[in-house]
Amino acid sequence: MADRDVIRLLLADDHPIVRSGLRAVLDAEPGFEVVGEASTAQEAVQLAGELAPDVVLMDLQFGSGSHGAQATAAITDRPDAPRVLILTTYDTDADILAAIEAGATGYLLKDANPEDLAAAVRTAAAGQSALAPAVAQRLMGRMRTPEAALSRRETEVLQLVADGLSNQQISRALFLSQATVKSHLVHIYAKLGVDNRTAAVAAARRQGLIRR
Amino acid sequence: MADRDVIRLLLADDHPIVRSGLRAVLDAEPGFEVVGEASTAQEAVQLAGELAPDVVLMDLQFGSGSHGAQATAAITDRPDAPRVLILTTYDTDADILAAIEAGATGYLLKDANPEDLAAAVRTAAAGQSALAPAVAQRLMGRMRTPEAALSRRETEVLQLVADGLSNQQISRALFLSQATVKSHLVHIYAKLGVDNRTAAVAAARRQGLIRR
DNA sequence: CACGAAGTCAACCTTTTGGTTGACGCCGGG
DNA sequence: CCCGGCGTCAACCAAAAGGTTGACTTCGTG
Repeated sequence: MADRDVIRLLLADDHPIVRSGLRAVLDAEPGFEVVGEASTAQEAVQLAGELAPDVVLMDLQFGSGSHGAQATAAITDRPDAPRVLILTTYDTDADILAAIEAGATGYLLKDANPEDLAAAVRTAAAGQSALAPAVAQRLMGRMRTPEAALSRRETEVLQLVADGLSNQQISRALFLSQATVKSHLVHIYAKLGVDNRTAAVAAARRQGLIRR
Repeated sequence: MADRDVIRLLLADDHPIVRSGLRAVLDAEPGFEVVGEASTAQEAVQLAGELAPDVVLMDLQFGSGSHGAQATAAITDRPDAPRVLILTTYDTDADILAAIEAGATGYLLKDANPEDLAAAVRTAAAGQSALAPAVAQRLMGRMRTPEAALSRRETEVLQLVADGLSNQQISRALFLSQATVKSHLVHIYAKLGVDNRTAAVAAARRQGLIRR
């Protein structure tokens, strides 16, 4: 798909100002053509099919909760799909992993300068992965210390803790005994290197292990 | 300061892409002239003095922690200061109040479309306040139910709770006795209608009373 | 100036959480 | 097939947090 002389781009971001900025930056770059803009995740999926761009520049958080990661999965799921390059302000582990699992070719942060952005788009168009240094570092760290990964059930419990529920409320919500909830919590504390629930929530939030 | 035929603008945002977008959107609008760009809060204060713009478009969160609110205060502190229009993605109560206290003339969210943005700049240049609907709503809500308003000290304590500190750690961090910390917490719980610290953090986060 | 809100602290008691040990069944990979 | 991780639960004790009462100071506003 990089056989053409021009790289065709689709911009997907809910902020009009950011779309204008991307268009201004990328149109100034030779060899790029912005063929469309999407302001919602749904629109991005639709336009990716209709316009057949080479690269989709995708924001992760579209206002009001819809997720760029799901849109990414929908786009990359099809045969002959465009490359998806994530462009977002957040760099939590959960976001990065979700995007990569969804089939994203690269992951950039919005503080990237125009040159880096253009270079990443070219890299992505050629089918190679493009990661911002901070993102690459996070991934390396994750590889090095995989013990921070919580199990499914643990994440479930911790999310309820973050929502402000007591152990008793959690036990009722998940049909468990309080003993089991406490057991999960002890494991969570050990994995996160903390010793109380609020610190666990703070740490998990920092590392992007739970929904913010 | 709106005596001239052209409104002179200074853009302050750490994201090159956003600056490009703002420049593209505002240059297209008649009667606007972008006279400078700042990528840090310090630079914004400096350029606001040197360039004497009519309006400064200011992001609140510059990467690595420096605060746009402080820069706003520094800018509006001088005689014959430009109007400062906050342009940010966040809309927590704490942010909004801090910005307004710092002397900001308006508060916009980055999902604003170009027309709204241009209108807000004109309003600000004329010296009138310009608030995004969501922001105005928050302020109104704050007026209507002031009982949910935490005092400065309470907010400070709650932020440390959200960071995962125990009462003892908080007492040391703020040079208080644990009794005082507990006293603050009791008041916080009452105001937020909860009965434990994690629920308080969750509620405060929902209501935008603390930094996320 | 008087009042209330905010901030500080103490003492006391109850409830919740944290920490440990041990146990049982299930499942998947070596 | 056996071991380890996961998920479940119990009992127990120690520590932290929650709740109440009361008291003192400061500070801004009416």
